[in-house]
Amino acid sequence: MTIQEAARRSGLSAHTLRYYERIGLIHSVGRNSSGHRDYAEEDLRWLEFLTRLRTTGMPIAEMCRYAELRRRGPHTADERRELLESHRERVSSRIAQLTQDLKVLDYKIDNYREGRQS
Amino acid sequence: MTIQEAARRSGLSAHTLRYYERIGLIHSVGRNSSGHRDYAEEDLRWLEFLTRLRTTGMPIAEMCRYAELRRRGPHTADERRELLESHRERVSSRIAQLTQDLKVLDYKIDNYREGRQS
DNA sequence: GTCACCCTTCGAGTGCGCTCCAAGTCAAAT
DNA sequence: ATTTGACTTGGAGCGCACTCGAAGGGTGAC
Repeated sequence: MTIQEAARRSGLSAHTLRYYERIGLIHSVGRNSSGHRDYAEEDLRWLEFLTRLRTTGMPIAEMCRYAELRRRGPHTADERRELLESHRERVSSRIAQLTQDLKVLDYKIDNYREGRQS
Repeated sequence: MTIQEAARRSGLSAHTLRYYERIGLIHSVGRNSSGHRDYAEEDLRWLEFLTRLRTTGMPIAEMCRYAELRRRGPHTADERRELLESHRERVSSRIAQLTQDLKVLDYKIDNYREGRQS
């Protein structure tokens, strides 16, 4: 599929797709006879996972590290798992923190609702 | 209290405190006889709240808007409440999204633990 | 008094994650 | 044959939220 289709389906811009490829996040997207990118379904699944890492706050550099491990083959599986586990902890803490913050916001809003300046 | 003390207690850097004041997030911190900033307890409470807005992802521009409404006085309370309510929704959605993402991460990690490449 | 040190302002610089531009290629439509 | 439009690359630019540097001033210890 073309870069525009891949952009539409992944929710990323074509600019971003090229950028991701340039920095090594996506490896060797196929090209058609005229040198244009030709994305496969597997590329889209990988993009979807990358996007999930991004939206959960993983820095690009760390995503690159994960991508590189993946390219190196099955013997890097332990290292990849560890990377995901430590990210998992970050996400989990973030949820806990946001839940706390939400309570404070609710308290503030309640004060406003009851006409107390806060 | 000095800017260094305020920095230590707020967890922000002295640079950031000056920056926040410059862009109008903090209004008129007192000065001592030599022109140095002299933070009051109330400033710290305000900084704590600002920090909570920041860590929950409110853009600086919106925080400035809130700060300005606050300076304008009690008749802006409704508008401030609305601003907080809409932010509250953002935070709430973010928590829901992260909770979803956490499940996917757990699924991935489980796959790795059971030796499936994923 | 002079040294060290923290403060002041203003403006420039940084890092991240894109986002866009210029110059050129290619394929299909007219 | 030419126009249109999407694609290619490499590199420059941008927005955000800081972060730092330069130049100068005040205060306290020796």
